[in-house]
Amino acid sequence: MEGKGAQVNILLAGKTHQVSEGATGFDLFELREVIAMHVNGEARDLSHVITAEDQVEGILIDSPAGLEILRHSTAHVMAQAVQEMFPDAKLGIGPYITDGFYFDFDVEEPFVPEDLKRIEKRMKELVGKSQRFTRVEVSDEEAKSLMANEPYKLELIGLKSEDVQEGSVEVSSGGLSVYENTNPDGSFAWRDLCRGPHLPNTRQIGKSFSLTRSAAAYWRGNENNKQLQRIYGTAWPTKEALEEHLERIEQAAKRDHRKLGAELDLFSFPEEIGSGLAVFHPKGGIIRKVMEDYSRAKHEEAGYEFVYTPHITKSNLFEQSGHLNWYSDGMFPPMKLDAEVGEDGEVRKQGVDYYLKPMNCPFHILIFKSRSRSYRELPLRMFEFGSVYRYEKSGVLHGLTRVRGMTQDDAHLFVTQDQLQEELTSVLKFVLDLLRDYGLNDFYLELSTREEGNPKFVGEDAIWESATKTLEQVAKDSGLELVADPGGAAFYGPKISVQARDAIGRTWQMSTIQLDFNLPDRFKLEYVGSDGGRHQPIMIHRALFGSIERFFGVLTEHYAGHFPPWLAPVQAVCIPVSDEFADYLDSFAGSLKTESVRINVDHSDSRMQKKIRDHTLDRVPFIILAGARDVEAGTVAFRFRDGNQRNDIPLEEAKQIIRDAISNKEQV
RNA sequence: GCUCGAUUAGCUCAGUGGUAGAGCAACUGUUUCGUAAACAGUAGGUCGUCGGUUCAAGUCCGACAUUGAGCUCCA
Repeated sequence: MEGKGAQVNILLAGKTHQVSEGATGFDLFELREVIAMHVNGEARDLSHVITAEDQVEGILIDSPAGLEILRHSTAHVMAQAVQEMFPDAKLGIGPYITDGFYFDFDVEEPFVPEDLKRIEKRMKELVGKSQRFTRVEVSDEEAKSLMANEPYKLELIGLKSEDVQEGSVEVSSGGLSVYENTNPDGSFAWRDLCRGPHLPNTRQIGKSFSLTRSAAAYWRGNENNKQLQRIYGTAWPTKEALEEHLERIEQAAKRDHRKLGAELDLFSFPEEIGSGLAVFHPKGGIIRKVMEDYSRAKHEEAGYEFVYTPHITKSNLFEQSGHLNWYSDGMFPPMKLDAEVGEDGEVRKQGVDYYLKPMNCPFHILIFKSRSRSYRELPLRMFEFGSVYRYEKSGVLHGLTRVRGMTQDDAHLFVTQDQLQEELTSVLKFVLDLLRDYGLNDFYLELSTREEGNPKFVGEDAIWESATKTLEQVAKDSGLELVADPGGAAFYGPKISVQARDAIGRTWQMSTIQLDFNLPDRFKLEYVGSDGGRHQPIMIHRALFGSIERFFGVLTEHYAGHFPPWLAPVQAVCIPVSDEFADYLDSFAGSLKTESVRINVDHSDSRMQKKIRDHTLDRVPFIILAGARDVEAGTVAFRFRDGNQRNDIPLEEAKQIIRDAISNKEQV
């Protein structure tokens, strides 16, 4: 770093360095893996000129920031390839995303899989050409003239950053910039409006990328806009990293609850019944029953009262609750009853509309209202496994996690203002403890609050403020990570939702604890206070599983079908080494059956090895074998799902191992 | 709801306009076996539904249903 001219001091990776005036990242970093740099916290190209007192850190290609740049640059190369091969394609946006990137194009004909292969091939050629990414800072006018043939880019230039969503890769709050790809001979290859930064050279993209799928996407995410054709891809610094990524996807596909649901005979969606309406088969039924039984027992302990309400109601109820105003799109259309119309078209008898319920709250409210309530009854906690039906749009249905008919483990809590904090604290603890019992133990909380000044949110400012503060306090006290979700509240109140991470790190919204300032008002709920006056209770909506169906699907994927013994449909299968030892196992299994252990003996005439294979594929937690040796010694042998064995276990000890695993909710 | 794709035996899949196939599962026999697939045989299908093109349709076209990926939505 000796130089001509003046020297300036900079802070490189925290240490003071002297560099020549006008030095760039290329002068600072010799490592090939450094592909960009942070300058005073901002990601910059290596070609960026450093000035005095700058704080500079290199960005490695396999760091989170480096991967984003790699993927974004790969997206540029893809767009270049697409525009070469489809000259009429107009550019949408092309950002990096988790594990990859996409780019949107306005084209006459949607892309087909063969197109993707051809584009990928052309991309590899472009990577081999060693094109340089060159940043050009431009004025609005220059940008408009450079992007004159790109109507969507012109729209973005017009918008600038104020209206563009956060994380935009096209425009930033500063000036505009354009990135040009130039060939080694200096000739121009391609350009895009882009804030950068980029890799120095396309060669650094390497070969470890892949185009994965194409799909339509609305321009700027608005369904009233035109649909553009989006191509998704994934990109990694090394071949190994790409292969690991593909392996992760394969593993995730193997534990897909829809696949496991069929393989393990848990549930199905018969076409005859209709989209999004599941039936649970006997084996899925056992799991569900155990889940429900345990939940009921816990609710009983925690002071909940059990209520039951019907699945349909006259329209009046949902008119009063307001659902028909703001939720009718999500409701099945009404059943029209009792109307009588004469042949002349004259209405002789006014009919009544009945609706399937999309929510349980109004029903519970009617129970609250069935008589006058005293403050002494509060908090009043009503619990129900309530089946609700929602007319979800056909395109959003997804296995058990997005259905049209579901059962919520729904509770509504009616509390006084004074009780709110304590009740919320205990509800959150209750929810987390129960989720842990089901084997989920990696959580974070999301606090959804109101957007200031948006008129859609009902209720007095003071109530919102104090309730939000209370929720936040409760969330903080839990000690869990708390993520803010400003503007994400329902119009009727703020909420905490529990996000759980499953065994392979995906997050699922599970429980919600939601305050409601709207329904108590609409239904004029009141209780008599100690002062003899009438007061309005605060209402808390609370679901723990979200829906049983959804929770079932999440648990299936979390365990990859290897349910712990307490949940497993079949807890143990006994396999005699040959038929003559079946009686011995019958008596072993028989005594556990009297204790309600779900155990049976495989009497089929398959070979022992075949039986082991079948029950292993069925993910039975305990496989128990016995042959001549065991009969003689009064023992059995365990074979576990992972192939491990424990041989020569005395009968009583074997029984205790099984009992303990079930009652302690252990995984085996 | 929108875009693109898929739908053949219980399951996984082959079948590119001319006589519907395989493996597994099921069933029947034989086999009785010490830790992930014994052997043989039998049965099983209006090729999602309806309509069209054609001498002829699982195959080409259209609508609908179901489903997959993505978008939008998810109070």
